[in-house]
Amino acid sequence: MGLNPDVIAKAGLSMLADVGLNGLTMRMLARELSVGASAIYGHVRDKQELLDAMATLMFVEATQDLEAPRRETTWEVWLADYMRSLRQTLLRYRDGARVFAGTYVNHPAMARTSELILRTMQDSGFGLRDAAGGVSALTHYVLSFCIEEQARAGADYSGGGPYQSGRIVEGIDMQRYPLTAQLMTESASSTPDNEFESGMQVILNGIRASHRTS
Amino acid sequence: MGLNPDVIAKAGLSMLADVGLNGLTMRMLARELSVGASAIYGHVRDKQELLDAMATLMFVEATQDLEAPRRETTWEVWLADYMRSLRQTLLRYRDGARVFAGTYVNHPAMARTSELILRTMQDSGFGLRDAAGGVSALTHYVLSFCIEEQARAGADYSGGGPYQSGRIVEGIDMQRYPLTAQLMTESASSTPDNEFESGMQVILNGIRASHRTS
DNA sequence: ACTATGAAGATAACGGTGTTATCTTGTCAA
DNA sequence: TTGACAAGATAACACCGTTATCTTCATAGT
Repeated sequence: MGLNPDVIAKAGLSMLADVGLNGLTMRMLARELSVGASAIYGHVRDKQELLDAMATLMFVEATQDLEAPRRETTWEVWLADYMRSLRQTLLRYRDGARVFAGTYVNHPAMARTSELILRTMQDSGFGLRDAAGGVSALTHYVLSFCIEEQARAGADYSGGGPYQSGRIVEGIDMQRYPLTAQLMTESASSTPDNEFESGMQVILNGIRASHRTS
Repeated sequence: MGLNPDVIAKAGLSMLADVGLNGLTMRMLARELSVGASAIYGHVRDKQELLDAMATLMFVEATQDLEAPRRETTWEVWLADYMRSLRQTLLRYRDGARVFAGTYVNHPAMARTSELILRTMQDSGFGLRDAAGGVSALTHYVLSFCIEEQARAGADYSGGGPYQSGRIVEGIDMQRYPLTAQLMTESASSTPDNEFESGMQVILNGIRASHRTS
């Protein structure tokens, strides 16, 4: 009986680990909940609403511990920490970023987080527009980075898809595309964490640059 | 008879306009090509390979006119122009960005474009790592921005989903979240193009900042 | 010129999918 | 005690991706 949208979405998230987004099925989800398939539709309009609820759950998880920065913390490390937490939450669930990207989260945590970030940026001397543009750039970056990261991870063990790690380099012509080849070999010896950080630092630098013009 | 992977993918792209990614069906695609449903599988392994081919087509379309910058053009306007062209191409097809995000493009145009960009950045005085981090940030931003932009467009006319344009503002508490509310109203009077540009400029500023440290 | 071969497509099927209509049950309010 | 109502079960509908099997037919080899 203890069936409600929250436990359904939670079950959906935990099922992702086994079957991934493409394998996520209302019937499997129902079986996991020891319930008939149609019972779910008493609590969730359709599959899209289920995915929305799952995305909301992830967002809440990523933001529930977010607080205004302590006085000795700069906006940059505070914002970077939040982005890292967002990434870690998305990575915690298989295909989490893809689930998140297709949905729209409507939850108090959304407005709360938005307000918290904007206020922090404003307190650090940013204009509202600059703050918004910067945060938008950062968030979009995190999301797309995680989508690619998880696509890579998924293809790796689900049948050795188009590009197993390492095999990418061989496909390209080192004579014709030396810089690309060099980049591939270098990034093969790097970690996703480092790649994420270096992209994020670029954007943080950009936000920092807009500080002066505010 | 004139059935080959290219015309199949092209038909897939043109079908997106009518049915969107969720409505894209092998059977419909076959009917559009005046062919039995199974005939497609003689040219394309499965649906994922079809989506890959469609993404490849979009990428080629976005990059085929890309050339090294003329001498009087700075790297920044050149790169920005390329990103705008990428966005325009993704927007040209319904759900184009979502199609693109789920796939991995393996095509000479990929290596060619990568090399062209890296060489241009290097010629402008960037180190390889800085160039790569910057382009990665920029590309991820474009992709995710377009995903959200198209999700908004799709929800608008396919049944007035969770947020019709404008209705967003009403949901949030202007007393509790004044900055967020203000941002919403301001962005309602702005255009997606402007929002895209302002986020992109942040990242371009960030790349510019890494110029000095190279 | 005739036949064998192979590609290309048609037909029909298999096991699954999201979703809905209909029926059953059990629990409270009157 | 009865009635109403919420929650779930069962079964069905229309459709999906994919594959096995069969036909057609142009062409290459003799």
